[in-house]
Amino acid sequence: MSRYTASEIEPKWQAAWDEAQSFLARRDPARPKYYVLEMFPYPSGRIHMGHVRNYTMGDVIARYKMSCGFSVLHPMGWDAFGMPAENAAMERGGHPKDWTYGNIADMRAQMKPLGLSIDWSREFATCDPEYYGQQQSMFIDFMDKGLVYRKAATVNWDPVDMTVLANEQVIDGKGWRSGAPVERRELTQWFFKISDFSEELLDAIDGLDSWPEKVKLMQRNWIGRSRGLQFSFSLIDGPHGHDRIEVYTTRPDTLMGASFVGISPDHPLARMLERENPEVAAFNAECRRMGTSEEELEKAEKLGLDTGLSVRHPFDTAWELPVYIANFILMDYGTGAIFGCPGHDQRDHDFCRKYGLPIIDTFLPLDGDWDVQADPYVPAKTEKVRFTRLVAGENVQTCDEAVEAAIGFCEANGVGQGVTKFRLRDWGLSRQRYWGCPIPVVHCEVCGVVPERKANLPVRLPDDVAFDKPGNPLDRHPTWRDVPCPSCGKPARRETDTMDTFVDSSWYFARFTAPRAGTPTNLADADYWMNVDQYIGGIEHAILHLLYSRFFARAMHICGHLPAKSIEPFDALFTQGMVTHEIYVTRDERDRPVYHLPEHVEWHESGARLGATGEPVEVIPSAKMSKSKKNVVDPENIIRQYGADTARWFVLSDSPPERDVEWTAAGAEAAAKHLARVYRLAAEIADAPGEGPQGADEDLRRAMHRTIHDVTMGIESFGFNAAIAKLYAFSNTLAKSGAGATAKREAARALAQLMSPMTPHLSEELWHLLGGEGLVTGAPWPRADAAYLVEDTVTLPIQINGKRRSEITVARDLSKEEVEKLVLADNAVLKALDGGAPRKLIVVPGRIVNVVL
RNA sequence: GCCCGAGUGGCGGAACGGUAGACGCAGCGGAUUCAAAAUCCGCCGCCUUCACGGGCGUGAGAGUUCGAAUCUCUCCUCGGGCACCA
Repeated sequence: MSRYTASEIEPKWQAAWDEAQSFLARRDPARPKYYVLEMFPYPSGRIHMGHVRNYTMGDVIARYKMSCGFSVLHPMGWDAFGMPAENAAMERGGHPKDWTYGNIADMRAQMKPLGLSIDWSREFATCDPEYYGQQQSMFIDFMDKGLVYRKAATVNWDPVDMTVLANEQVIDGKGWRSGAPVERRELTQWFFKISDFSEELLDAIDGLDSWPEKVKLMQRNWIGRSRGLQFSFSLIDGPHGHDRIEVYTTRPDTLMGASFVGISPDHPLARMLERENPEVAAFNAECRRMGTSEEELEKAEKLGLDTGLSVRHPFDTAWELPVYIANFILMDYGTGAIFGCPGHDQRDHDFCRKYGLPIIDTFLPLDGDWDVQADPYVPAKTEKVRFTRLVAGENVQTCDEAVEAAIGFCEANGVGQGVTKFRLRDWGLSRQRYWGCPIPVVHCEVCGVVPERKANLPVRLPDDVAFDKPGNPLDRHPTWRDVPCPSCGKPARRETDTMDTFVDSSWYFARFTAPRAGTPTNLADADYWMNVDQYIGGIEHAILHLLYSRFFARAMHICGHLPAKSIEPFDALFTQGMVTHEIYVTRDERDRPVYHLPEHVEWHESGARLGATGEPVEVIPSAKMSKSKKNVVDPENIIRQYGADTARWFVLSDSPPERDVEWTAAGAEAAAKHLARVYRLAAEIADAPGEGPQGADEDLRRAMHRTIHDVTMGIESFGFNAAIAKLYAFSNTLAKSGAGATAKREAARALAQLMSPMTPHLSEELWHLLGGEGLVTGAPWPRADAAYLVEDTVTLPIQINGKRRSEITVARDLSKEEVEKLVLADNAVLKALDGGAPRKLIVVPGRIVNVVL
């Protein structure tokens, strides 16, 4: 009997699939379609286990749906623009384009041996001019529809390198290369008007039935609809015509506890003051040394500067509040001004303690004492509280009610207005970088901002650029930059900003439906293939990528590039966990960590040691595989060692797909052993002659149909690990079965087929061995016969006071009364009752019995 | 700091509010072998008991329920996101 040799079997069947064009997506109106998509990779150069996991999951779905008779679209492409290519060019020389396309070729070569059911004829990279040219065309369409505009926005500015930095490139407030303290700077930038869609994007979340609740919740919170009060404080002796400070608050119920008014260092009033007051100028400059991220802002020590100005409280003109400039208020949020209520907010409490401002309560717990001087009292909004200082309304009991009452009161008295606001801000898409999609507009002194003519698209990135200096080489490229105005023909300047790479990934799924079309999409193809039936990717994209894509689908529909049904482009979403690995570290002479690849570590009884030197190795618990920690396993090596099916089987088997999976050598070894065992088992069955004993046939059939049912449900519900556990159990049953040869052969064939989405190569081999017709790929999925799924008897556990104490086996459809009789006659129950009667007897038919004493 | 998750044996994990620990790994015992590898069979949460059995157990604490790993609240730890990483 031959052995299972992945290195021979896998290429053989991959060639067979190619030959049969098994994965070519065909628009077939006669069949239902299924579009399965995994988030496309960034071409870093190496695939990692996270990719293997992601694409294997998609592949299981794609192959399963194929077998269910769907016309399946399962494409692959490359999210190819972005910073790393420019960084590589700066560090190692060369061109971002060469680096990127080289990486794509490498990664494609690493991916092919996995045997994924991908239609490679649709492959593209977002840095292909054919792709980004269509993106530019859509940008112009968006301009026509008023979905794009320009405004000033804040960026991280490296004053030494004279370049804009990404948040990632700001480390401890300093530029990652220059080490210079970063400054905030205002630039005029392009924006998508995603905020026009705030309400719609929020409300439409309710219809996303097959999205994880957690993702929907995160998106809802991100869009952040709030009801609040818009009003203004009047300035006392406001300088230079500044007579009021506009504020929006979601907590007007706490207005009677106001202690100060805070404004952003970039607030017009603050900017005016800094021109006259060196102290203000110094403070504002200090504030601007912080990065732009909300995280940094919120974590930084809260600082304020008393401007010396005061405002009047809107309800009591005698009540004056000081005006502070505060470093934690960003001009981009709301009005760039807040009022502080230290009695009911931790941040304001800290601030007032620090600057000696009064702390006033406006409500307290219903019962008991609370000293707001020591700690702010922050109840849940629906919690009933005892009001001490009410803006309005005697009958309010909760903060929610008080907010509405306060808004009503303010509107009635002309102090302010109730408004609904959204947290979602417009999407700034300008990037001051080379390796991105050029924004297709020209700046003309006469005509202003003019879109490029569509006939001139794509606006190609120039190839002759150098990365010896920091900054955007497009700015320094006169022959590319200087062009005639598309409108008047006079000398003008091309926009040198490129687009955020999130733009590229916001519509690639639509492009896959017609990847070579001369327009962004082809409506007939989009109409057939859209929507994505199942989208699979990392939870880290739960907000931005998915929200931007939802916006883009709407914008594309407005411009006629997608049908109305596709404004929600992803019908179902699954967010998978990461692949992790232990980290191995030794220390150098200065006690700095030195990381080691798992393949360089050996295990001895004394623990882990370096294979080369025998030096003991410290083992740090599993974390996301990353190059810097060297806790990576190269899929290429794993495939070479065990084969693709083993890698696929393992990444699916041990952990639920939404959770992180830890890669262990032992786990991979176990997967390989099991597949070899299944092969031996099937080969033995294939060789067995004639009919054997038939007494056990029915038991095996029963197990087979149960397994068909369980595995099918498992795949449908992304319970791959549970499905695989059932497959283990079934192969054990099959190995021990005393059934006849025909029944065993039937069972083995079902096993091969049920495994085929996970281990397609092995399954093809077994299918062939067991006399299956043609390829198992695409062969009709087995159906569970319901007659085999029902059991005649059930075993009911008997609980006494909620603890399992006994059990009875009864006919499945025995009446409740009969069950009760049998339970009361049970020895353990009789003993527990000790002659008395139970207080309560709960019978859950078919499940459990509970006797309450 | 804010938003969202996760936490179950030595390990990965299973479990429509209904027998906690399926399945796998590791470990232990046995078969086979001159021996080993490979393979096959059996045991395997913790404490207690010769045994039958009993007690305890799903990050901690409370609550709802006849019954909670599962629902609610508070807390702890870890992970994801926070708008220029992709």
